[in-house]
Amino acid sequence: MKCLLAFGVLSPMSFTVCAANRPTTFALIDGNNFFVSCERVFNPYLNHKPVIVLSGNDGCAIARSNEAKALNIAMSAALHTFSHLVKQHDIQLLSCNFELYSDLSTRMMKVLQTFTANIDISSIDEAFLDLSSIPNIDQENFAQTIHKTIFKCIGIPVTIGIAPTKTLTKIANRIAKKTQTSVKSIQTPHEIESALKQTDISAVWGIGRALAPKLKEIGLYTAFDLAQKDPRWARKMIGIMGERLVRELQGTSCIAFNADEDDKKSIQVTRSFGVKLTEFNDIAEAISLHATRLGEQLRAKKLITPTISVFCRTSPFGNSPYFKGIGVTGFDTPTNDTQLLIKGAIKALSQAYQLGHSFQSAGVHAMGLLQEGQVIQKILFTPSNDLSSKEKNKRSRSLNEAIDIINKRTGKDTVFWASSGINPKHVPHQGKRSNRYTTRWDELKIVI
DNA sequence: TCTGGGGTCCTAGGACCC
DNA sequence: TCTGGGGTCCTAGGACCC
Repeated sequence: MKCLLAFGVLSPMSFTVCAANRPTTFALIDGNNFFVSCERVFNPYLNHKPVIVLSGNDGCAIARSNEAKALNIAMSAALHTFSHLVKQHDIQLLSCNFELYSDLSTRMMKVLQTFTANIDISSIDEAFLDLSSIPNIDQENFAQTIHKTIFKCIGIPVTIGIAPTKTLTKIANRIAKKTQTSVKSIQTPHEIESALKQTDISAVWGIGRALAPKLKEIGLYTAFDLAQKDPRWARKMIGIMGERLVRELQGTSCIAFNADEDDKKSIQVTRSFGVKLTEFNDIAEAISLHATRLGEQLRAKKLITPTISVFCRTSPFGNSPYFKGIGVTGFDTPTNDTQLLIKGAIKALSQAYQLGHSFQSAGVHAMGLLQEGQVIQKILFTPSNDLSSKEKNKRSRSLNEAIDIINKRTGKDTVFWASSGINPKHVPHQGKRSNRYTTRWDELKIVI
């Protein structure tokens, strides 16, 4: 049971607080150095070595093994800032392989779903379970079983934090990772106090690089210091997020648990180019490909978009001044038809593009997404009911479906739109990518 | 030479209405 | 000379997360 506590007049000023008469317990299951662990599943040579997974254009570190972290290589560090360490410490560099990571993530979540339906998947490598909804279990044993089962079935090591609120499970999880234990439960007041005292304020979920220094300035150095504050004070100082955070640290669950919810509000597809681009046509090929990916994602989730926005930008790190151009195109009827998305995106790009810049990346963005069913109603009530446009819609839908099926069976871009280019210049560097072992027949692991 | 990509939520401020 | 006030909606931008 949930009750709504309103702390203001407007709806954004309120949030749900679980009723005090039902104590909550959540578990946070988090894949250890997830992308690195995915790589190690298929390449044991990487075990016990410093491993770094690089971003889209092999530009910076997006995942690090514990051995790489021990070398003080920071998250998001640019490769050129630590390239001198690579040879010295035999660091294994890998281009990112999201197809592999998301497939292993899906498998991991499916294993979790065999334990309970009350699961809230919050990112590619982590999910919350509502343990208080599962009767008669020993929670720590239950978590140990989950840990063993995921490792046995998927090969990914996970860490599990157990606590009365989501924010506290994050803290429990962090301590477990630090102490290299697989399960950490913090539930008694003593356990919670001790955990809060050893957590730096900057490590609290929801406190980032802007807020942490401000809080330290007024003498709040640990999670425990913040938990001593009155929620109303936090509301004044930090806003609604601050109040929620303090209550969560004090043991009152305030962050919604979204089991079975998949209500995506926006989708974006963004890539850095392999080389800097100046010509409109070269950037248009990239935008065309991004719009194609957007269409695939929208159709897979049975969503449609009323608009498409496009950006192209120069590098924020270069010597020349930073430039970012933005353009938007609206559709008469919300759509997920790739042909229309590409046309709209190219039109938007002509607003965003400016001659004379060296562009470094570009992307497309769809917002205000609707379910496909919602457009059928719109079409019914649109005055233009002529057969030719209906027939056109039907034919486009069949074409998109056919392309999706072929590309799913025989590999991405077996059939592609000519506007995306035959030999496009925008393709990012991905020289060190491992095979997509679980999603491509021709990239299966060969065991001799 | 070389610096990611995909999300969510909140807030401030402008436009607009009566 | 004096030039309202309250509400809603939308959007851009900030902050945060992984």
